Amino acid sequence: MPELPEVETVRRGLEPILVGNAFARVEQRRPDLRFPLPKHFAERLSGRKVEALDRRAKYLLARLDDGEVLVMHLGMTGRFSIDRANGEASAPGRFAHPIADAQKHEHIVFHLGDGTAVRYSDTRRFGLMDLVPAQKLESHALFKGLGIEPLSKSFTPKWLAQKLRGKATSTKAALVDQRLIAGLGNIYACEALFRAHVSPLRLAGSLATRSGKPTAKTAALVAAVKAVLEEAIKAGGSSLRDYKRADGSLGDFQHRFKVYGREGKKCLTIGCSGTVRRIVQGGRSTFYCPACQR
DNA sequence: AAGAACTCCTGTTGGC
DNA sequence: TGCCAACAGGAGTTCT
Repeated sequence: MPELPEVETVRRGLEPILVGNAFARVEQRRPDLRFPLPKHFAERLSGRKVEALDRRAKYLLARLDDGEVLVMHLGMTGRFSIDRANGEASAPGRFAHPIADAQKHEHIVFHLGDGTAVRYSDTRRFGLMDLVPAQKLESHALFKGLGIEPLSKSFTPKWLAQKLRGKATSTKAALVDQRLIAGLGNIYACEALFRAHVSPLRLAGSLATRSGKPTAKTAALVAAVKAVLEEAIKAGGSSLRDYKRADGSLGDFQHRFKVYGREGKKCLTIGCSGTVRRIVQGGRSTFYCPACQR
């Protein structure tokens, strides 16, 4: 579910709770998520203090005081909620979930020294957690092939054109390929393509000239990717298929989708009379306007 | 070797 | 109402 903006929002929500605090006790309610949890997971975490909470692509990285890194990925349905010592529950990063779901699919609970409980629930269990020594993080199977951070200075039209040169796949498939760009997912890829007026079906290689230089479309696409991610982070991410909470703790960006989920509706590009279409690429829905995205 | 299909898992939704 | 197929924000593994 969560793409880069949602993971970043969760990170910002958890950071003040976790950093500087220690795990007093960790409850592990099943042996695995998507993969088996590491050996002695709960024991290895207990007593460890969190020194920093970082994000790489869609991964959260809790740096521990023994040199290990608690690596966490939310998959499609992974969520954290915070139980304050006073009993008040809330979701960090404004991602809430129904209570019943939280109970049934709550797989791991981190009890902090100050009495706060950080609960991880994950209905479909596509998420993962692992413990990796900090110095081995880069070479870890999950990280060694990861692509560029799209919000970094290094993600430029020139960089993208070089990478896409000669690629026979679709531009949409290239955008969601984590080995190229790390953190973009289905929704924001659709939204970025729409903003840049680039067709998701366009041959990725056509975004570079024969000599590997960026085209105007490449530049527009890079700018659109950065803009949509930045705006979504500012809005606290997007909340889909979530129950509304009384405290209003949900992301807002879902209300600003221009194409995602708008099949059959009028294209929102000024001056365009097209209609948004849904097609399937790589087994996932792509929404776009055939009239103004070329 | 690149690219696409399949797979994991559970829940919701829409059509008949 | 029930049943069943399609779909859901991801990505590693297995095919061609």
